[in-house]
Amino acid sequence: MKTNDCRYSECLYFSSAAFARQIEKLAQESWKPVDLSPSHAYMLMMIIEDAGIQPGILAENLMLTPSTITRLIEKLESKKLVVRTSEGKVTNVYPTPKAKELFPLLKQCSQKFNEAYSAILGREESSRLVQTMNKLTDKFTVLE
Amino acid sequence: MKTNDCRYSECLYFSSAAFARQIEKLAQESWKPVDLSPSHAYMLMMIIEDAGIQPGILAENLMLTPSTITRLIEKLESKKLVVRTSEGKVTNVYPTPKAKELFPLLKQCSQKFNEAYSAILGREESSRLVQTMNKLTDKFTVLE
DNA sequence: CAACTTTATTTGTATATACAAATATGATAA
DNA sequence: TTATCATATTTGTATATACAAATAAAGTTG
Repeated sequence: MKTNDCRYSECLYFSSAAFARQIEKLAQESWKPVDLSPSHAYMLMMIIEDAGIQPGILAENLMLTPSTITRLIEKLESKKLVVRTSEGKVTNVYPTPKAKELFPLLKQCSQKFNEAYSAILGREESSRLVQTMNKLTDKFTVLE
Repeated sequence: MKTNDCRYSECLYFSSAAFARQIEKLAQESWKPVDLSPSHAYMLMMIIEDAGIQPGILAENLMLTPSTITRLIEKLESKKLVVRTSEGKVTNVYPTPKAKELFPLLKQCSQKFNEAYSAILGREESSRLVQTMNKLTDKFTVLE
């Protein structure tokens, strides 16, 4: 079925949720080789590229809540991909050697994903869409 | 923080997920008066407007999986807003009188939500975005 | 320096969602 | 007519995510 067959298709809630689910599915597929969800994978890349980064910063960058970040870190920890050290109120997250080895593969998945959606949506169109969505997301975040 | 402060902000996974989360948050707020999540509310409206509709059709219209629809229905059932009847392999979902009473309020929430995002994002821009996202979502669904 | 406030993180709990398998019914072909 | 296949739905289980409360440390002000 097509989105516009739906009576509520003109609603932004629907179109954004449905679109995001499609993209998420494609992303999950792209990151299967490393057995990580897209969120975990992106977070891990950030941790590798910026060893010692704090959960709060990760939350900001990934635009997820701190509690979600804690949960994501726990999972990566259980997979022996990161370690946490706490000093005072600040926590630092470091990649393990195992994670560093994985880095090229992570980058490769990221690239494959980009190519995959560009192929389906068109490079121009998808890049325009990204810009628009970022701009609009910012309109929300300044309200908070 | 702004989306484009993020190193991965040019990635469609991020921008679509982050954007959808913002919209979802606004939608949740809009539907608080009826104590329903946006998905439940939209599904309920469909059930009221098309009494006896089958779960499979709801899944198609809402672009959610059948199992998710079952779970959403269960919740509405527990709130005494819908009832299910099964005959053979087909199930029909009907709104209760309580749900029908709620209908105007549901519509009102829907309208408030539309106004809310239009006010923040601009009517033109958001409607263009909806169209683009629908079009692109369809490009995925034909692949399946 | 003690009391309060702010900041960073984690925990407890709840949510919507999906996948895979199970169930049950209906349809079709040998 | 029986055996196989297709369809509709539900169940079991797992997931990412969030909110509110808890914890704990640091900063600030009287």
